[in-house]
Amino acid sequence: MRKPDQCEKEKGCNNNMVNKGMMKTRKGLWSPEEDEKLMNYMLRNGHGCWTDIARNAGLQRCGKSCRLRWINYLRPDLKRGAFSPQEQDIIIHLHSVLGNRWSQIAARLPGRTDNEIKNFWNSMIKKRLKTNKSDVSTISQNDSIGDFCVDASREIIREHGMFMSIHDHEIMINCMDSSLTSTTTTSSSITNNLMFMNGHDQFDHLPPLVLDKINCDSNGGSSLLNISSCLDQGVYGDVLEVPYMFNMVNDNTNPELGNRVIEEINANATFDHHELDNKTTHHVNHHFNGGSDGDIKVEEVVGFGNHWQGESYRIGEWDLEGFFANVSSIPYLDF
DNA sequence: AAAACTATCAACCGCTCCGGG
DNA sequence: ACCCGGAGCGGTTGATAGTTT
Repeated sequence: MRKPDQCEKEKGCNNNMVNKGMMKTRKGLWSPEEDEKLMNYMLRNGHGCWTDIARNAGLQRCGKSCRLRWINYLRPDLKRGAFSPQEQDIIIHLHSVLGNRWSQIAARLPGRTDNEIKNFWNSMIKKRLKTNKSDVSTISQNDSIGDFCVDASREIIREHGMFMSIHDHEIMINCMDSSLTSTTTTSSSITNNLMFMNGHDQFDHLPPLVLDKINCDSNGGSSLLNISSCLDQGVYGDVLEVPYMFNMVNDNTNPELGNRVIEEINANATFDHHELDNKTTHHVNHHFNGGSDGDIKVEEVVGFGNHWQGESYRIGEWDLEGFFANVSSIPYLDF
C-alpha cells in the first residue's frame, strides 16, 4: 500500500484542472473520510463525469483515482473475501480462453473486479513459477514466455480436472488469445481442425472454433467440456457459449439436450459473418451428432494464423443473444 | 526476538479508444 | 481531418501483513 501524499503534477491523470496546476490532488491510500465522501456522493448522484464527481464530492483526487476507488472498493455490489473454488476454476478457465483480458473475465464474475482477478492470477502464476523452477530453466531460446504461460495454464487445468481436454484447450487458447504466436507443435493439428463448411446455410457464418466442434470425429472426438459441470456451475457471456453449446451437442450422455441445442441452433443462430482466408481444400465427411443427422461436406480448411487478431475474428462478436434467449435452462453465474 | 522473505492487494502509470467540438 | 479530454484497460509498483529462518 502506498503512503498518502500530495502531488503537484498528477501524472497519469488528465484532469484538466490538475494539468493546469489549478488544484493539488492527493495520491496514495484513501482515508475513511475520502471514502465516505465519494460513497455518499455516488449513492446520492450516481455515475457521471468522474472529473466532476471528484470536484463535486469535495475530494482532492483526480477523477481517475475516484473511478478506481469506486470500482475496486466502494461499489456496493462488490463481493468481499477470497475467491471460492468455483470462482477460481472459472478464472483459470476464462484465462485460458481470454488471456489477460481481466475486465472481460471480471465481467463474468459478478461482484469481482478486474484488479482482484489480476492480482489473484499473478500470485498464482508466481507460485507456479516457483514450484516449477526447473521447468522455467528448460525453456528453450525459441520458446516465448507466452508459450510457457500457456503450458502453465494447461497444467493448471489438468490439475484442476477442469472442463476441457488438452486438445481443445490448445485450440481455444490459440484461437482466442491474440497475443500468442505459438510455435508449438500443436499449430499444425489446429490448422487441420479448423474447418469451414460450405453448402449448408445454417453453418455458413459459424466461426472456425464452432465448426471444429461440429466436425469432431464420429468416434466421439474429444469432449470439449463437462456438461454437468457446465450446467451445475452456470456459464454465460459472449465468449463461452459456443464451446459450451457444442459440448452439449457432443455430449453422448444427454442426447436429448444435444438435439435440443441443435434445434435451437437451426432456429436461432445469427452469427456474424466473417470472411475467412481459405488456404487449402479438404473434404471431410461429417457425422453430426454421432452421424445420425446426415453428412455435411466440409469444403474449406481455414488456415490458422493471426486471424483472431484482425478485423475478422474478434472475441465477443458472435451474436448468440437470440440463441440464449431461447435456452432458458442455461443458468447464470451467481455464487 | 528480529531479520529476511513472501504474499497480498490497493493504487499508480501509461497507453488506447472513443466521442465531441 | 484533427485535436482534446474522459473513460477504461492492463502492467507494474510498493506498502503492509504474515510466515519462515
